Amino acid sequence: MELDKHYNPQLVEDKWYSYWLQNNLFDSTPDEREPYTIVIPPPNVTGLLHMGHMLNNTIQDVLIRKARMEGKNACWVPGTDHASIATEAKVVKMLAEQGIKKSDISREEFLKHAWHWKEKYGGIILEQLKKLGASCDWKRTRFTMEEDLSNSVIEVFIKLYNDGLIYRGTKIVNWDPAGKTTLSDEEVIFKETNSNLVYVIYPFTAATIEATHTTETGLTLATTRPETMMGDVAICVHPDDERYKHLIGQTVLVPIVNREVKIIADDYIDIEFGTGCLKVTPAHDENDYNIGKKHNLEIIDVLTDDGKIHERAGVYAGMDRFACRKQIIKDLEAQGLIAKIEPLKNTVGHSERTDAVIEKKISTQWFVDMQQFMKRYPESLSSVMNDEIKFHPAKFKNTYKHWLENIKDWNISRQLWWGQRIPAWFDENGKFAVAKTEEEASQILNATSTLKQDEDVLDTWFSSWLWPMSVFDGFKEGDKKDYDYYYPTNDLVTGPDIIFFWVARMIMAGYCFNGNKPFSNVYFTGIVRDKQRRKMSKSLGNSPDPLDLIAKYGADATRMGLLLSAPAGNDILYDETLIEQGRNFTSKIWNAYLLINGWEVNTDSSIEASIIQSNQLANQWFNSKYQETVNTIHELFKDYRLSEALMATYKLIWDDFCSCYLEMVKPNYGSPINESTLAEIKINFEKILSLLHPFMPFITEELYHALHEGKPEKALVISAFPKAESKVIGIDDKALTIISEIRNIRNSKGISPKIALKLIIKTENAESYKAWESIICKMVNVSSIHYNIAKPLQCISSLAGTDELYIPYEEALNVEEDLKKKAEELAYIQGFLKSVDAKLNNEKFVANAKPEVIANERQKKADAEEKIRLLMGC
RNA sequence: GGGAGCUUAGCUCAGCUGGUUCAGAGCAUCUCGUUUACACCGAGAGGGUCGGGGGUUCGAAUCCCUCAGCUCCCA
Repeated sequence: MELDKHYNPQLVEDKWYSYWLQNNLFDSTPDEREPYTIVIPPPNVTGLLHMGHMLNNTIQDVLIRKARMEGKNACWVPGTDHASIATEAKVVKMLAEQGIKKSDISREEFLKHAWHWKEKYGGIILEQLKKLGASCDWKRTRFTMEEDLSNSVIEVFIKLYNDGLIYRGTKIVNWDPAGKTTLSDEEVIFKETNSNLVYVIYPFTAATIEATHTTETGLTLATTRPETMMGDVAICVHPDDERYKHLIGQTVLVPIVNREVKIIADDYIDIEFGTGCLKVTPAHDENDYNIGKKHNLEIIDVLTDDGKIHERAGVYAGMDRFACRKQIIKDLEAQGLIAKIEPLKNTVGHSERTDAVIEKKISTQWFVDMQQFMKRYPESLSSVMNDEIKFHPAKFKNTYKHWLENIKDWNISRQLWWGQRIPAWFDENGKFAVAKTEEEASQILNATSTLKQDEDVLDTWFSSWLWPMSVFDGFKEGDKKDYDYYYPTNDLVTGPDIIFFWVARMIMAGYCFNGNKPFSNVYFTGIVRDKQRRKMSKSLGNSPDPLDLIAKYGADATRMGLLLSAPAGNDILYDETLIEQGRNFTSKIWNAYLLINGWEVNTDSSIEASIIQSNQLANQWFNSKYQETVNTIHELFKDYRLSEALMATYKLIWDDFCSCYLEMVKPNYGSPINESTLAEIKINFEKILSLLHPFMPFITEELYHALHEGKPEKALVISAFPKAESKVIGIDDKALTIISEIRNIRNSKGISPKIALKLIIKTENAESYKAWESIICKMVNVSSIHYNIAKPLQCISSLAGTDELYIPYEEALNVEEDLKKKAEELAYIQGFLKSVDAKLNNEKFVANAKPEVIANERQKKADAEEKIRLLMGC
């Protein structure tokens, strides 16, 4: 088969990807084999492929390809997530660009636009995944908002409601003024912010001054949020605070609005913070809300849904909350009511999706009662703690446990249109029923007039938590063959940033709706960062486009570059040189093939028997190395140490296969290779390709076909992955140390590789060298080997283990340097011997150490003494 | 403020329940090398008192305490 001089990934990759698809090699249907299932973490329909996806999906592809080659029924289900808030924001923006306001169109019209948008852009990321070689069963592609999956969501909602696990309640929730929706606690990201702590004076009322005979003008309190003061309904102090005890029950005026409010006492107050006085604004702070409830205070919500001052406030109506903060400080200053302003570092909640500063807001929403849920499904936690579901790395078990033990109710309603609409129906009096259809709800309510469905949709995670079940139609009536076969899935690969959002909730859903875990292993990838450890981000412009990298280096190289730097759970510092390393590796393998492909072949009978014999030895040697490595690789895979498994494969191929094995069997220039040796080489080549295939699917498939003259029995993608063997046949390769020793001598003495050397070995054990003679001669240009003959006068001497090497050499040698080196070596070994002796002479060591440790020390002592004897004798 | 984790070669990381010359790997660096598959290459070399201090032990990168620095999660 003719091949290009240089490896061209583009041609090869597109060719084989289409081949795999055309032959349906990624498809899976239930059969009698053991299933191996991965569901993709569905990327947002708004997303474009970034480095994080690259890494994540490469890992999944490695796992699924290996499983497929191991004869399992491998099924990798792809799909996308409707990403309620992100998508709605995109669509709103697109409509705005067309001059359409969301508020001017109906829900149905909006959804039409949204679906249109999804059809157009929603599949891009999946197409991009194909470029990287993702071996998904594309026929199974699902979408969290398609009909069947939406039905599952509705059904689950109704079930949980009927089981008393979902309730409708009024409480303080997180409000995203940009997305104009509530968010769950998990969607709020706390960021450290430089704020101002403003000390505002609230003047005493005349009555208070009279009652207390105070000489002060008012009460000073500290706040970071002066713009909410129009919603103040009380001032709170600690009941034990001596400074204010006499003022409890008195009143002050809220500046600007001049509302009279009471001074109350509550031991919630932190006496140390600010002045020890708190302005109580129940509509805008959770703690204030609790105080308000306790003391029966009014609630004045002074903000609009988009974060502006509400008319209700009386002043500043329509002004943005942050502009108002500045203005109100100015106005208070003008009135002499600002005591001072201090800088303060505090943490402020931001929306995970829109990055807007979150407002706390009192609101009626739908919640999942998590306390109850955990009581009924304690496996959600125990399964992870007892490793029924294994986390890789295990350190995330702690995080998981802590979150579940402190879990709060899950706000699942969103004031959006893009998503599954909550199946709750209201009559005119506000009574509601939860049901699939208006009819059913009507029956439950005994309604006489038409009902109105809840306007809100459900949190996207309320659909993605069903993903491992819903993609197999686990909630659909009828055929459950897929569900029964593929669920529970095997591995989940995802980022630790969504451990609560998604991983935890899938586990909960698994136990709740199926009674079984959703997966057995969770592999947490790191975050892809740049060399300065900054996160990859659009705004920093430090993220390369993965498709550019694939175009430049090839998908195989890009996959390898990412994997090499990605031990499980560690952040990966992206560095283009790693991808270059991947590219160099593809090139190396390509050239290895070119080499063997270029050889002329002759029958065995026409080749010298000694050459054939040493080729057989080389073959045995390689196979021994190979099997050892295969075993290691299986161990590494078991522990999900993929980067190490790849490195082991890399070294096997580059060092053992290319640098050693091929050099051992390589015929002299211009000479042919014998048939049987070439056949063995090809078999070995095939083995390393199989081993490498999960990591580098394209070049391996290409060369596999090349090895089989384009007609393999079946494609590599579905061939067998090398198996671990309990017995590895060891080969005595002590002779190979001579090779590195002679190379060393040539290097240090500046002897060209072209000058043939004679070699004398002084050994009691010549047999272990004899079989390797022609390999040694070939690899380091030695013309003859003799055993145990007299040491020549002019010679270079050296040690290989405890055997002595003499190389007759007439040229002037740097004797001084030589002696120095020997002296250094001698000093080192003497030092070493001393430390060994110290151990052996230590009675406590001999008394306490394990026998094998002591035996080992004795052996070390004997070896060292022998070496010293030899070095002194030289 | 609470919790978890990390600190080993210039960089990124391995080193499991303390004991094989155990201080390692890859990359980077340096030296030498090219008509003989590959310079996207070959052969070789240098480089770390395992964050600081203390302790347990015959023996500590490994176990304990403490200090410093970094990261993440939660409030």
